[in-house]
Amino acid sequence: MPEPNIYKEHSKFFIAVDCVIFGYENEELKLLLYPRRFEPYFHDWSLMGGFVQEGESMYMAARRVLKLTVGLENIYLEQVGGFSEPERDPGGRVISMAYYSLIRINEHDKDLVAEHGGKWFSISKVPTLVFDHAEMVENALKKLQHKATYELIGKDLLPDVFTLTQLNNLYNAIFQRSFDAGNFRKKIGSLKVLDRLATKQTNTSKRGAFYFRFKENIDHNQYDRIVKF
Amino acid sequence: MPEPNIYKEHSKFFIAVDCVIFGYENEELKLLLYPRRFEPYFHDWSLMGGFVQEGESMYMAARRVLKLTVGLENIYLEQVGGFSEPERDPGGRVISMAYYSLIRINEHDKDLVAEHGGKWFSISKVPTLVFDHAEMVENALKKLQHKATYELIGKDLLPDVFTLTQLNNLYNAIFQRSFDAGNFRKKIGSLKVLDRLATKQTNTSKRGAFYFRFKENIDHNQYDRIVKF
DNA sequence: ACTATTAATTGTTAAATGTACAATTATAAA
DNA sequence: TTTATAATTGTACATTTAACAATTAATAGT
Repeated sequence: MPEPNIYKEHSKFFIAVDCVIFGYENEELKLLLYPRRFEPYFHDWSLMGGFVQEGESMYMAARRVLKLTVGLENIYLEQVGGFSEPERDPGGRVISMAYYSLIRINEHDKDLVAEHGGKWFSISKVPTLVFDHAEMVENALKKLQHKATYELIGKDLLPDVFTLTQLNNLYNAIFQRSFDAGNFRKKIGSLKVLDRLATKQTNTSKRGAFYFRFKENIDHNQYDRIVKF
Repeated sequence: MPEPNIYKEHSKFFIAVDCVIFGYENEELKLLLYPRRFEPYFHDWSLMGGFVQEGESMYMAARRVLKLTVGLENIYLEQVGGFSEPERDPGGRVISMAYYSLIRINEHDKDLVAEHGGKWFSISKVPTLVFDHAEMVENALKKLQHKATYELIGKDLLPDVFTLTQLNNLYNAIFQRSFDAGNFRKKIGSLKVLDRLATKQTNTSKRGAFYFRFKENIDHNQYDRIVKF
């Protein structure tokens, strides 16, 4: 005999999503933060978040938050982890799911960000954050590094066309170390996931560097390891 | 001026945890499943789960569920991911966090498991599961494989002392492939995280295999890669 | 138009690691 | 004493990693 009515007798909770928004600019991995709009911790730096609504998944909520804060849809978004310590938010019992997203800084809605007081911080200079947001950022960065280890990333952070030096610098920024230029480009070449264009970038060097672009329809299955990590 | 009262106006949700319980026996990675006790999907195979209670974190809830279902405390437990599709549970709107745990099958409370109709399934013969539980298991296995790639596991699944062949078989079971015995033991040796005892296992071979044990207080930092994955 | 300059790119080499498989060893059982 | 066999060690070759040297293709200055 099935036990009836097992759902109703339990507690319900507010569910929030918090977005770790990564961008890349000036050879630095950056993070978009906002001054908190309410007490407690009014005006302290915080990830942008929002409450999950009826009939909405956490993923959908995160997409909604991103649309509202940076004006972008269809951007890369991945779950980081759930945070549920009872006292994590002194303002009330809220369970939060952290997501991280990758956006092209030059394509996002700067005015919208400015409206809410948003500011981009270098990943190496993140200020003190409210609640457990620092842990969310830390875990998100680890996830990003892991992803970058097993597949070539850049499509979501770089322009459509880019040089191998730019890609190298992106990897340097993500891993906070310097990958040898020669070895890096040989590894990238072996993956065969980029097409070299006929055009060159000419502003940074006299010789110029060929532009590359991600191939269409590459089975994004896991490659062999790209960097050792 | 801070915006007041921002929490109250939002929806609340039931929060559950579902436990992917892994064990190891007879050279097979196994999974503990239960017949669901209520409608919908009454009697179908399901992960053991429970609702998060007031003043309890999801992690604490998972520990509570494990104590109640296999009678064990202080076992390895790690978050897998959140599942929140609005229609995932036709019985009501429930957001669930999946956890996976590693237990020694011979140390768990078999009677307690039997009381609830629990049954161990080989990971290669998992039946159809309710809701999105199959996805939880899949993701949990991936997490376990990833963990086993970067650190030597076995402490939570094997007895205190074990042979390298047993450890080899555990890895074979986890990755569903066969690692070369010679190469495997050389890799394990290079990690220097096991102590070889003076005693031998004598039942499986005439020569006998030395028993090993995990060193105490090893800085469980990430080693180099153990298996290629 | 030549030359110096420099990022981009290619080449070289040694060490480390991975992989397959062969050879040896230690012991219980016949 | 011999046989059988899992446990263990050894060998040889391929692949990958890592550090760094060498070359190239333009530009900018003279």
